[in-house]
Amino acid sequence: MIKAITGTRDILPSDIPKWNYLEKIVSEVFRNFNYKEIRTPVFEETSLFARGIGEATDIVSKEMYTFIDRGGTSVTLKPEMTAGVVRALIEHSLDKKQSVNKLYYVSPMFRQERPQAGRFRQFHQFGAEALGSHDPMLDSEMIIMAYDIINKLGLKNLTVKINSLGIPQSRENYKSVLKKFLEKHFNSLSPESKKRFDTNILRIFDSKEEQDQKIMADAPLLINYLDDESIQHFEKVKSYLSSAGINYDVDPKLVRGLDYYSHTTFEIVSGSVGSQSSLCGGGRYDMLAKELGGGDIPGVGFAAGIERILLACENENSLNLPEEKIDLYIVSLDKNLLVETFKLALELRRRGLTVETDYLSRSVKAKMREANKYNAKFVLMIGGDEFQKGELVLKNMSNGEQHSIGKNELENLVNKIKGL
RNA sequence: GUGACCAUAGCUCAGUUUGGUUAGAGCAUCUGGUUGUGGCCCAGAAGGUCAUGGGUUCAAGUCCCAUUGGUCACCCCA
Repeated sequence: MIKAITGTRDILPSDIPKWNYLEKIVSEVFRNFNYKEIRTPVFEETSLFARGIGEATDIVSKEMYTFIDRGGTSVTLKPEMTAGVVRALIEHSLDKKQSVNKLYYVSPMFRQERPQAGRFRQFHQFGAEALGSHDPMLDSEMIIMAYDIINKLGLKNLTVKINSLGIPQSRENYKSVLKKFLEKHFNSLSPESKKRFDTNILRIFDSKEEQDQKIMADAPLLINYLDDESIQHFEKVKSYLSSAGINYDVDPKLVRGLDYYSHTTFEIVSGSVGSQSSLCGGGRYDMLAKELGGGDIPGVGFAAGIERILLACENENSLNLPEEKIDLYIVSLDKNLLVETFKLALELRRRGLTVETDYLSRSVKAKMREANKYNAKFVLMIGGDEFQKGELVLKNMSNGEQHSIGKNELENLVNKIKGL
């Protein structure tokens, strides 16, 4: 039997209602904040991600789905959306048509990691990017939108974590301070962290190794080495969040794995999922557009994992989805009336009702059982004496009452059901 | 990429410890419980090469090995 590729899943009809529900909330919230949807290709030239995300990052160095196409071009299935959105913005000069571009997306992403709870190789994110302004109001807006969406899905048990990485210069200054500090403890670091000492020293803060955490507890913090401008920016972000009534934890150790971040970084973490508890992450990336050959266009954005959010919703049982119902099930009482049944179903469907009927020539009892299984609001029976008199039998499935109606009363019936 | 655990019906699982007739249950599916009527209930049916391949044994769903797949965790991230 051929099965879905490791780390990919089918979203079956029974899963769709919760996806639709989430997507509806996502588009509503983004519309309220006046973000416009953008859709970029599923694959891009590999160099876009290598340059945009950073060669040294885990995503680029070991997680990308990269292949050579028949034209000899190295292409990669998108592992995240920001690089593609910024590429599209530059390519179509959106920044010149409008000074601030506020964009959102919902899209599959691809990373070749070992699957586990809340992690897949094809997964889905929604997210937003605001380009063209340094205003800390936008940093806050990102966190608030993400929080509002997650909140509207009924999730509790959330923590908003924020940090500032400052501007590149202050970060470089800090790195040399941190390097000096860690040199003294180098031999006590875990093997992984020894590697990170050279590749990405800030990430040692993320280590879960006890020996590393012990050392880092006393390490100098970036937040104490920020320049005045970065501090100002961070303070404004925090005050906007407070004014929005959002509780947050400043986590000086929140370093994220993408190279392009500067100033604000944030995450929303859930206590209701497994080990992969980060529902959403983002930050400011003022240097990225330039890095990709565009103008000096500052940006800030976030991405949220749909599978992870839905997993949290299931674990908290937070979604109150309405029962799936159909409007009408048509039961034919007479094998000779199949064409009439077909036409009746068609007419009612074209008038806007959700109508089902039997395709297996089953008994009336079996048809009624199926009508019940579909949660039909009404059953319309066609055949017998009533049909001879030009009438149909209408049964209300919630109270069991039934009566005859004339064929010319269908318009009333449609309006009545639509009005329910 | 590393590690641990798991694999019996469409789904959830008994049965494996202590090997022994035709491998069970619940749910789901289908049919029926008198002419043309659902839910609840009742009766019945269908559905399994016990993941695959090898080994031990008189005998393997059960013990051993390998392979494949899955789950969870690490790394890292949504």
